[in-house]
Amino acid sequence: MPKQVDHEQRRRVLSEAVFAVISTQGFEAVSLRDVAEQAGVSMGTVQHYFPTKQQMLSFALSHMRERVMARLQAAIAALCEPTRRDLIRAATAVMLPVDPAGREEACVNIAFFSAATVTPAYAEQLRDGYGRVLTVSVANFREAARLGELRDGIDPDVEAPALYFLTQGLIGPVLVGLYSPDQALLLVDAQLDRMFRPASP
Amino acid sequence: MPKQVDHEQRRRVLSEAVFAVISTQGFEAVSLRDVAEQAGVSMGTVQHYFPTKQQMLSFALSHMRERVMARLQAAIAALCEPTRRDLIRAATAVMLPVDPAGREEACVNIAFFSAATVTPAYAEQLRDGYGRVLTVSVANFREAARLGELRDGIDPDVEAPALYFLTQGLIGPVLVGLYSPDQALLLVDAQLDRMFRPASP
DNA sequence: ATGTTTTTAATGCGATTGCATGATAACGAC
DNA sequence: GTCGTTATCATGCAATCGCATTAAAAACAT
Repeated sequence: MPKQVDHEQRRRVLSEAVFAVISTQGFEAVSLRDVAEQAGVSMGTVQHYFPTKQQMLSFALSHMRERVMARLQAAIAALCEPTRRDLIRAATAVMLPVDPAGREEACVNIAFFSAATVTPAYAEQLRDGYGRVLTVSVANFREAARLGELRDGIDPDVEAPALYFLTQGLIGPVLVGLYSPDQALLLVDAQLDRMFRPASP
Repeated sequence: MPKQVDHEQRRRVLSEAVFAVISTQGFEAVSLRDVAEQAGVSMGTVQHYFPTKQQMLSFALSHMRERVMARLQAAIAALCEPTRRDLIRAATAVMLPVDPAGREEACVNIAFFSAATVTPAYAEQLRDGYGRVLTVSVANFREAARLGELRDGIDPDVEAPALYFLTQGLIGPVLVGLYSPDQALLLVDAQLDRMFRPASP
């Protein structure tokens, strides 16, 4: 057997190059040559792992979801004895562009959201990914309600989507500098204060 | 004197063609040829009114803001004896992709938001435009508070941005079909119910 | 009607694109 | 070592891009 290479791993590395190009030069500037240069390989190598540009971008989008999920799990793992509120706040902070990694992911995500309006394949991937996150978020809120951590009159099935979409809506303004990351987190915390009972002493 | 044409009017018409191309073929597919064909003119005509593609897109972005504002004013004018809540809800509904016009505007806006992450000129235009809308929204909420239409404990300076960014966050999911326009409006109404006192009989 | 200027159209050009092809280098089974 | 397979690379090609150039058409002052 010939030289053996982990194809999936290679594709992930190339996807990272795609992210770098998108976040620094824009989605429309993504070319096989740029990606190859960014990854430090030849264009032929990119073609070897991705038969078409479309497949490359589609893989990159799915890899992006995995990357965000990994960062989320890492953030959660860093918490010690987290409350439901801590978990929800951590998940929110991960989605906001508060650090370079988050900013890169936000740039890439918004680019694919834009492309999804005319590319059904992207739309399906995004629906699936964000639908999953939303489901988890609702489950988290319901668990918080079951544990009695929510204030009276707070409906998990309403507030979970509300907080989630509020977070999504903050991403764009933070990216273009209309809102600072701190302002965004302040707004999120204000919402959490409204939904959760004060911590018992 | 020679043939006289309203340049601004002409640029607006071409901008509409730009919108059509963006919303049907995507931002990256925008070329001078496509825009010309969509507008039913030759490529030379497009070049005559827009020396460069960059200027064309920049003008289109500023025209988009005017178009949204016009649609907002029309929606408000259609209301008879509107309350503050009616005004705020109308403004929200205009920004959501609930009809073809709204959807086209949302597609174009998200495309420019994506492009703005690597094109400071776009970012500045968007900051300016969305900052203005946000200011008006806050003013509306403050007026509602002054009139005693808000529930106790509702802070206009917190809830106005919250509702605004919630709306922004709903646009993407509605565009890709994760949320239906009706669901989005339901979520908005739930928030308004939370903020505003019930209508007095 | 004529001349002048704006508007519209048509075409060309260098650069870049995605993709196909063929050559080279590297690695594992024998 | 030899061979066969694979990974990597370099190059070529048709198509398309933004932009420049040039010519025809149209509309008003005279």
